[in-house]
Amino acid sequence: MSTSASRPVTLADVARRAGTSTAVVSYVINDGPRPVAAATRERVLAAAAELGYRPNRIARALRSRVTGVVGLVLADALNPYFGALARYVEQGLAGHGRLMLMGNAGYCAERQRQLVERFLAAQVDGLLITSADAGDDTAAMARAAGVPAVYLHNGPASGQTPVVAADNEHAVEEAVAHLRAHGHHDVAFLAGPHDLGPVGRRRESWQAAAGAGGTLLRSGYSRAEADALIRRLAATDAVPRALIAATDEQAIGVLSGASAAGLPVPDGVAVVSLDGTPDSAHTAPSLTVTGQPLESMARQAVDLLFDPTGPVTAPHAPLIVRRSCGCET
Amino acid sequence: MSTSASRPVTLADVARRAGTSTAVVSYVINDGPRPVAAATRERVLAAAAELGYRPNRIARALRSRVTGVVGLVLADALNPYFGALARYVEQGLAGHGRLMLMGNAGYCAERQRQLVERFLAAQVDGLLITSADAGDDTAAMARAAGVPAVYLHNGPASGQTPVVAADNEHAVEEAVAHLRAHGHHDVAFLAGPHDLGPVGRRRESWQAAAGAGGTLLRSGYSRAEADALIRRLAATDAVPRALIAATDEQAIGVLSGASAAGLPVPDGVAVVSLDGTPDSAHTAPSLTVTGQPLESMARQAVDLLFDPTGPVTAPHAPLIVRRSCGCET
DNA sequence: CTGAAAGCGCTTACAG
DNA sequence: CTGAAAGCGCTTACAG
Repeated sequence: MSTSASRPVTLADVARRAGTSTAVVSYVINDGPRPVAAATRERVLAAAAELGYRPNRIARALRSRVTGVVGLVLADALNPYFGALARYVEQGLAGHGRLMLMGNAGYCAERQRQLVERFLAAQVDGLLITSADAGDDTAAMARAAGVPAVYLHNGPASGQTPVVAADNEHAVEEAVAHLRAHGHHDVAFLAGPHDLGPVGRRRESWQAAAGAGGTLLRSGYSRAEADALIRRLAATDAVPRALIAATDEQAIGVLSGASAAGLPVPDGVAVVSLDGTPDSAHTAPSLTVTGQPLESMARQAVDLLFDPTGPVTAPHAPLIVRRSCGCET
Repeated sequence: MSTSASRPVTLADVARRAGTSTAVVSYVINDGPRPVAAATRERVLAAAAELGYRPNRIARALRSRVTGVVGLVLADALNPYFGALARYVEQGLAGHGRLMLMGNAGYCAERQRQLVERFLAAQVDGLLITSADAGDDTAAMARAAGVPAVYLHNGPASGQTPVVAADNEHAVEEAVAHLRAHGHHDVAFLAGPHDLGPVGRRRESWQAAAGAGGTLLRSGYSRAEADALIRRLAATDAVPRALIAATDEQAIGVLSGASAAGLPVPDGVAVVSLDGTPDSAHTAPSLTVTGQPLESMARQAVDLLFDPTGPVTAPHAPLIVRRSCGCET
């Protein structure tokens, strides 16, 4: 039975009702750090329940300097890749009893700095940064404030902040080899507009694996832009026979562009995508992908935040064979 | 130039350096509530900049009882519909200078209660609840604590908490009429496993608009489950000629199931979906949808949180004609 | 095992 | 216009 909502119940109210001190109530609520006699504990617990006491985490945070909150700076939750990552991060944090503050930076470095600044002002215990292309080392602000930070999906390789990302190099090699096994000597690559971030590194791996024979294509990261590119190429019969898309969004744009142009997938153009978001399985035709191990990545990043001495190993992105490559399944 | 990271810079440090009191520094930093002489203001600003002062929002929150943080309880960010909603909510909150605490409840009422409990302990200034099917009135806990709450996308219609959702009734009528204009007298409906939440209300509207002629189908909300249903129906030639899917996820599953079964869309089966997530445009073939006005919904919910006297009007979900219905575009 | 009290970093009446 | 001081709700040495 809780009291009227006029004034929130405080620890002092509980102490008064239980006929003890606030120290003892705190020890009972937090199960430490000092022992409490069983009888006293019972009285405190009963009083807390009767009053409907809910600990004020803000007060606790001010005193103990631990908020129990971690900030996630995300590129854009509109993109299911990042949406999924956010979900797994939240799940990982919940496993450690932490709450997640989340903000979208778009693809804007200034907005990213501003978010980090606000999260630090909110006294987050840690910071996870999942940026897209943003160049500069935003995590440095966290380090300066003594707040642990980890980059997820992408980050400056040179810095002192760990970067958790999938083993994309190996994934690209597997994708090229798989399309070659389908008889395609020349394997094209659909990259982003620039060579920044993970997509740039994927492009480099493709260059090494595909050699001189492959065509490099570029489009924006949206489905619409990849769609438009394929339609444009189809008009002059210039769509390559085999293509690796750097991201699922682009791959899905390729599928819709090819469909609109009357070009069948995989017979007219075989497609493999490098993201492998959970639902890429249900495109038409279903996409062959190298599945980004988002859950492992999120878990590793979260663990690293709480134990910076832990190992940083790029999780494997396995080839998931479906229909867009030419396999019958 | 900031000091060494050993101890964070406090307002008292700034006051000491500027040769004034903490009260004055507070007035300068917050631009009120009392006036400060221009010369003093300059000294304070200079001192703050030199020391790299960052206000501790936890301390401010404890004293002023305003955290500047709003909690978003989401069903599941893995679903792009909710991911997009979360992005627009965050954007709306940022416009009001608020930070967003986000948690996923899955489709579990117990996890939803737990999240609300934790957000209230974190002293959020408001709560936005975007649940899926969860029956009970979780927002009641917020009301009891004197914290404003708004349901988004779905919520108990009977309660005292406002529910912001699109005008789904009208959207369904438009979808039925559009398929009829394509010559389909009988329009089937693919609902969820139960008649809970918005999908249930959409089903009722369909019932009213389609009359006795339409077939009611059911599947889980995942792409995979809708995909499997269509394959199963196709095996006995039982796929309806025209179908409205309650959600994009299910519609995409229908497309992939039909593709796998060799059933062409729209000629074998015409499809209209009722979600209209931003990227439903790039399926193959592109989906005709009634576009959920996610951005308006998010904005209205956020505005309602800060001004509970504001109007609650269901935003219109316009029919967006693409190819899956049979239109040539 | 328990209590009285200081202090986390702010905001804000209260005096001047 | 400015300063000295109380107090937000906790946690945690310090005594007993």
